[in-house]
Amino acid sequence: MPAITLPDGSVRRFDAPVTGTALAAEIGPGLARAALAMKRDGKLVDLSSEIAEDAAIVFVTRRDPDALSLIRHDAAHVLAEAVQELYPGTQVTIGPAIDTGFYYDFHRNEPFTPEDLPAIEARMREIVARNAPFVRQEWDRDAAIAFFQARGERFKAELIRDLPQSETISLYSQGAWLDLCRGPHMRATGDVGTAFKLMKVAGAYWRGDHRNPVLSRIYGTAWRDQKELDAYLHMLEEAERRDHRRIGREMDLFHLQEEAVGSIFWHPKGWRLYRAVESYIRRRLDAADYQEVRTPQLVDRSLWEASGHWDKFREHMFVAQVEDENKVLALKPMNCPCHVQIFRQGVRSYRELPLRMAEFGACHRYEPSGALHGIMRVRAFTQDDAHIFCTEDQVAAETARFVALLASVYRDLGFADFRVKFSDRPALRAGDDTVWDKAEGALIEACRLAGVEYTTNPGEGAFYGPKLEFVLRDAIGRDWQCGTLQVDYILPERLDAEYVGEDGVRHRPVMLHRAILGSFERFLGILIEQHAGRFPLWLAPVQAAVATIVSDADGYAEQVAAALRQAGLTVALDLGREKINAKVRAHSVAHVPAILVVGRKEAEAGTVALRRLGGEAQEVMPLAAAVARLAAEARPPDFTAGSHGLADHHS
RNA sequence: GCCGACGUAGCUCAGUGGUAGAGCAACUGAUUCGUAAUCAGUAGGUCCGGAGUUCGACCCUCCGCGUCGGCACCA
Repeated sequence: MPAITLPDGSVRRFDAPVTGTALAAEIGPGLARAALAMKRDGKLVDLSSEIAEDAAIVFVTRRDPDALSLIRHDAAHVLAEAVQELYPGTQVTIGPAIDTGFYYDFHRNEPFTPEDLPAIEARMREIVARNAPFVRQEWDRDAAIAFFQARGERFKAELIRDLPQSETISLYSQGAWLDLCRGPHMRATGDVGTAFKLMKVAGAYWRGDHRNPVLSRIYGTAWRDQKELDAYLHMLEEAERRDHRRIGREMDLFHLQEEAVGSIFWHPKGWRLYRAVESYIRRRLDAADYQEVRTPQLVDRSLWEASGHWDKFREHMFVAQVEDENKVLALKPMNCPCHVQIFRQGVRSYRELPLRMAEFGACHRYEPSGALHGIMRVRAFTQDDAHIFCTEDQVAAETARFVALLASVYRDLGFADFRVKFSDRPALRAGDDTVWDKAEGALIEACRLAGVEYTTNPGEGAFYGPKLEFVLRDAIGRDWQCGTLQVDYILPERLDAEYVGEDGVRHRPVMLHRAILGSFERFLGILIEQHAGRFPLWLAPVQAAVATIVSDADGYAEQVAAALRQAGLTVALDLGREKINAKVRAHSVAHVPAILVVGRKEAEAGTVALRRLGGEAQEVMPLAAAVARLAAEARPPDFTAGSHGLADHHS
């Protein structure tokens, strides 16, 4: 005898179980037409399912954001049906909804190619037009396994076999087509609508394991209506325009070439950007009581054996040998073992802790070729690395301190939003469980202290300790780990770091591995995409352009440029003979934040016409005023008004 | 590393089994002009590399390398 509470608070009572379909019909014909599914006590279920007990019901219509995942999941089923109609013998596996759409993984001897997509998409539209109802069936486990086995669907059979015994085995049919699926679905294939598009094909391992067969994955995107689809496609085009590889070329920041795969050739303008960020970080670290060091690039194998890296990561290390010596050296893949060597010089006292040792450490890692991506994932990179040697009691406070510093740096560089992930012990690890218990506990406690919200990544920690990862997002929505904080009880033990405590006895310090940017290369890639190349003045590689209208103003333009340079700005002087329109366009396209136009009037009056990138207005003002304004704006955000140190940042 | 696609001028891209093309950029000349492209001309190519098929290969085949999109990896 269900009593059903609706969103408006009203309650409807029924003498017998009632389906969502019937309930919607009773409320009104409009709702009956619009309802795609419903939420029963907050859980999304089929509209056709029966409500037998008291429940709160909310109907989901196309306007509801929840409709997106339903549309996408249903679209995946439609895709699978289309593929099996067109390519008999193809096996289905799984096909979930994702952030921007859906995909389906198929097993087929011939992988799909992009040329196959139009035909598949056309068939999908036919299936949507058929508007076949989704019908849920519950099956006996063995019968379901036998059914899929008999159809040659060995992946589906394996999936069912691995489902927990408690799980109900449900299948959904749409017309003649049938698939294992937990549900829920909408009413019929027609509810998918027409705002979808197949995007790309890709290879993917069965169950995400590289030892398994490669499946052929088809990605699609699906939205509630054409307007949303168009907006998404437009967003992708915009994102392509801000791709750091494109902007890097257009703004002449860097290049990559075959002879140095995974290493970057930084051009003068790109290096200026790099140095602006590096100088900024260096100042922030100085201010936060870090001590900068510099350690060797090539280090003997014995140190890597002692640290444990040789065992676990040898195949990812670049190894160097010389003919005369019987030694094996490795280019350092990370800085920590070297920092411990500095810590170990002399006898350390507890009074020195926490000791924060920083390095802009140039590291090399032999990354798998398929992982390389522009300047975001390279084989030669520089970390804004530091290791904090501290006592166990100091871990939480140091973590909180670090998170505050990181948040402030991210804010200054234009990243208000970032996400935090907590990764705990991996299967392959050093150290026993009591140590891991302690390390994980300390990190969790530190997060609580610092007020950091995080999601958990089970089993994703480093081999020597758990970690926090600070994740930023690129132009097309891919996540990249930038900052990190890792608690390490293992390395101090392995490399025998110790300090003398208040009690006069030797103790092991705890090491916190931490980075804010992560690698400069990756971070600059994200920074370029974040700003689409239109950097704030303090980061812009060329901060101002001085452009003349007539050649009579050349002499004055040189004075203007000199005055700007005197104030520490990087200036492009444009005395070319093109029209001012062409000059303004050229510097705008080059993303120069300030364009100072001078003609006869300005030369006579000692003024400049200042135009800001992206704006259409010009402001005529005395030269000194323009210089003062731009110089002030070019001051890095960590400089308070009247602060010294301009010499440092414009070097 | 795996699956797929791609690789032609500095950049963006056409192109055909029979002498390699455009726009922009560059360079030269003319133009002195008031805020997102002035006009004309010139130059520019190991068509990613290697092998093969062919009378003849930028094009077809094979092998490499690189890039791109995913997957896997990311101390």
